[in-house]
Order: sequence, then C-alpha cells, then structure tokens
Amino acid sequence: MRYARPGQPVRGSKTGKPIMALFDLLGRNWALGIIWQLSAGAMTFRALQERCEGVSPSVLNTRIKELTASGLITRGEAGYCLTEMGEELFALIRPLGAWSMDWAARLDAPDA
Amino acid sequence: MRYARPGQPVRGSKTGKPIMALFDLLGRNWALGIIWQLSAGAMTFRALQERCEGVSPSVLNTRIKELTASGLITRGEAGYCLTEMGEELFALIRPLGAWSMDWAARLDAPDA
DNA sequence: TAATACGCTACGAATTAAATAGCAAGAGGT
DNA sequence: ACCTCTTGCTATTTAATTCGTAGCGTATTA
Repeated sequence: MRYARPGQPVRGSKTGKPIMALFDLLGRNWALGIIWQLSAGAMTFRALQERCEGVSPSVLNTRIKELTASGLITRGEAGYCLTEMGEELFALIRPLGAWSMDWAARLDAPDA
Repeated sequence: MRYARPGQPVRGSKTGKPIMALFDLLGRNWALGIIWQLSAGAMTFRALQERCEGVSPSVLNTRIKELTASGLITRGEAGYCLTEMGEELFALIRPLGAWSMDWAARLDAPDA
C-alpha cells in the first residue's frame, strides 16, 4: 500500500510538497469524515463505521492505516482517537462545519 | 454524473448533511488541489492542468464540472477562477499550507 | 456453552481515475 | 486561402480504488 507522506512522491503528486501530500491523504473517500467523527472522542472500529454512515470495513480499515501512518490518529484504550497532530488539523478544518451550512443555503437560494 | 450537493444524498452520504456533502466534494482526487492552484488567479484549462502536475484532462474536466456546479469555481474572461464562495473556502483551508509543513517536519522527526 | 461485540480480512463487482490520442474552434500570421 | 498554434474538451483503453457482503478469530459476558 502506498501512503501519502510529505517529502516523497505520492499519488497525484510528483513533487512531494507537504500541502499536496496532505491533499492526497485527505482527498480520499472518508478521510475527512473520519477525522471529523473522531473529534467527538475515542470510539471503536464499529462505532466509527456506524457514524460514517456504514462505510465498508475495507475502506475504513484502509483509511485508518493511512491516517495512523500519517500520525493523525492512533488507537488507545477507548478505541481510535485523534493524536495531538490530528487535533490540530481538526481545529483547522472545524470552521468548515459552519461554512458548509452557509454554502448549502446559498446553493439553494443563489440570489441571496 | 452525480454531484455532491448539500441537502440531498451524495456519494457516501445518505444524510445530506452539508459538511458531509462538502467532504464528499473535496474528498475527490485533485478537488482541493484545484482550489489551491486557482487561488493564485485565473488560468486556462491547460495552465491549470500543468499546475496540477499534469493531471489527466478527463479528471480535471470532471472536477471542474463538479466544482462549478457547487458554485466554487467559474469561468471568466481570463479562464477558470474561484467564485466568491470559492475564495471564502480557500480562506478557510489556506492555513493548511503552513500546518502541512509542520506536519511534514514532525513526521520526519517524530521526537520533536 | 452460547451469545455477543470486537477488529479486522477476502473477494467479486462496481465505480473512479489514469494515460494517451486526438478533435473542433478560434486566433494569428503569410 | 493556408498553415500553425493554443484552447477546451471528448474518446478509449487500462489500471487503481472503492463498495458490498460474508465471515474469521479472539475476547468478554451471560
């Protein structure tokens, strides 16, 4: 398996620029969703799967491995959770929650 | 083609929550990279393709349509560019640039 | 002992992306 | 008119990813 890591070429990025490695990592199905859900606290594999609307275990497992290798999540006593870096990243993407609601409203009423 | 739009079920999201629709949209290959590159200003299809490390035209074209339908990018005189909403979104993800460099450094030296 | 929850793995099918070639339209020059 | 170039994009084939489902092995609880 090929993991997205800064400093080396990754899928879709021949330069290995950190931001492109990050985009490659996050630009996979459910990667952002997993971080988002884990921000609520540690949870088991199956709880996480359920929160991610029943994503298939194979995809979930793959994402977990990628995110773990990238130092964003880890597995503790209470299940999977964000690492310190993962919490930092979540703090950055957190505003997307509020913004997405604005976005949704404006897509419904483009003349706002 | 099935576009990611808030308010209705999308790929991987049966609930239609705005944040999940957004994650679905951004969680596709090159979606984030395209927004990132367009923040530098309007550019032609081929210029954008070149900046995205030679992404295939079919993928680029698909992403352009999705992002256009979602109101994040548009096509003006000088080529493709971010809409007002696109600029807003970029402002939110912009901090990822600096953070990703920290992240890269800490992955190389985990004992920092 | 049975039942349950757990973290996964296997595998075929479906979807998505990549790679490459090339077309039609427009601009510009000769 | 003709050639050349750029542009936006489509077509086609092939590769990679994701999905959906079934189920295994272990641990815990009843």
